[in-house]
Amino acid sequence: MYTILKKYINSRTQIKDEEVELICSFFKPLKTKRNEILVRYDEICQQYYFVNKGCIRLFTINKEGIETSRFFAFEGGFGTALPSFIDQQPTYEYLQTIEKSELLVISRADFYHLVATIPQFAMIYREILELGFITAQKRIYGFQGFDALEKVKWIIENQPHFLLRVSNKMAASYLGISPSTLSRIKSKL
Amino acid sequence: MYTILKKYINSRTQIKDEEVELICSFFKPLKTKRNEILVRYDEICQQYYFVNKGCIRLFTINKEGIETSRFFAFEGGFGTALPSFIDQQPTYEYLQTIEKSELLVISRADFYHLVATIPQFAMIYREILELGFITAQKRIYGFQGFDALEKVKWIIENQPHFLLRVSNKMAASYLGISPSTLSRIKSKL
DNA sequence: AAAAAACGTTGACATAGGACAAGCTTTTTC
DNA sequence: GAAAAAGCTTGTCCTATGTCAACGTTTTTT
Repeated sequence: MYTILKKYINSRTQIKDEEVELICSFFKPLKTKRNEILVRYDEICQQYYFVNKGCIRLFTINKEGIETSRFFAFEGGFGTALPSFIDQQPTYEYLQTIEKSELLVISRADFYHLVATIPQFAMIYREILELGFITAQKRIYGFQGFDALEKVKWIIENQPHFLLRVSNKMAASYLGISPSTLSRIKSKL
Repeated sequence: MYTILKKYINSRTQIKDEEVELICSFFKPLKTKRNEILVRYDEICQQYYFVNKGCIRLFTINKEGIETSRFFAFEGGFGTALPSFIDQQPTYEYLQTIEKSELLVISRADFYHLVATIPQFAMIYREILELGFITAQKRIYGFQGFDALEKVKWIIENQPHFLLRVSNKMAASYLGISPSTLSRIKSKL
């Protein structure tokens, strides 16, 4: 159950086995179904999630009912509604597992406890933030001024498995184009 | 010269004056002209900048010669080509002061030295990353699926001074719309 | 202070891509 | 495993917004 998480930690920092065990002891397993909602629009996010198996998605729905997907985490990735998790404001978004999934969940209190007491964990968190920031930045550049075809090429380049893994509809909502347009582009390679 | 930076630090953490002085001692003043380039496209970013006065902008130019602005930092803000600063890859963007500015500059080595040795500084850096991440996320939601009018309203809501401070052209390149469109929208309130 | 360059605004026109709908396929439900 | 629901693809049509150009204004240069 914890092997992927342990591998994740050990691959990022030099750390004693006891500390890894201690860290893992705060993560509780959670099995979810396809399309299960973990955090709702007006809730405040109190958990951090590690994906052992499956996939989680962050998305919002605007007043016209249109979904926008912001983030996906697959096996071996961390994810949560981070702005809400940090600031303890309502998420204004949804966190869901889009497939039957196995997650490891840590509470916000425990998470920050680990950040405060285990320097290696603080470093891992810092790297998550740095990486998240870089990814978000790339996404802004990757989308600004790109037409639909360029966006699709960009995602194939930067996240090769993405289009194979998520539905046409969700992929389109991540790229900021309509499902029809994505479908048309894919049919032309 | 260092008063704004000191205020910035003290407003974010409990810290001894000697440590604040120590931190400041690593920041060197730098005066720049309007439109001065600090970091070029193929360079690797080795500095972090604090804006004492003026404004810095991060932008890139695509193959058609179109500028995209990614980030602005005004008085009292930190800024750099963070992805490059973190990963030591070429920036693939430009960092410039768009007005005559006074900056405080710290080298990457000194910056990470402070992160490693002064926990409060590490915390400030973590908050910068968290905030940067949140801002980037909001921007993604703020732009995905919004039409031009909604983008302009969004920026007025979220960064009220923005349109007053930067040129029409740069604002448009930040919002991902053409200068003509921005101009037309502004004329209709 | 004059000349040149850059910028902002506005009009006319063109077009990428969204909306909607129909038909087909896949997935889910009972 | 049949029925229902959801998703994918593709056609037609339409609109928001980009492009280009002209003109006036502001800024920069010398």
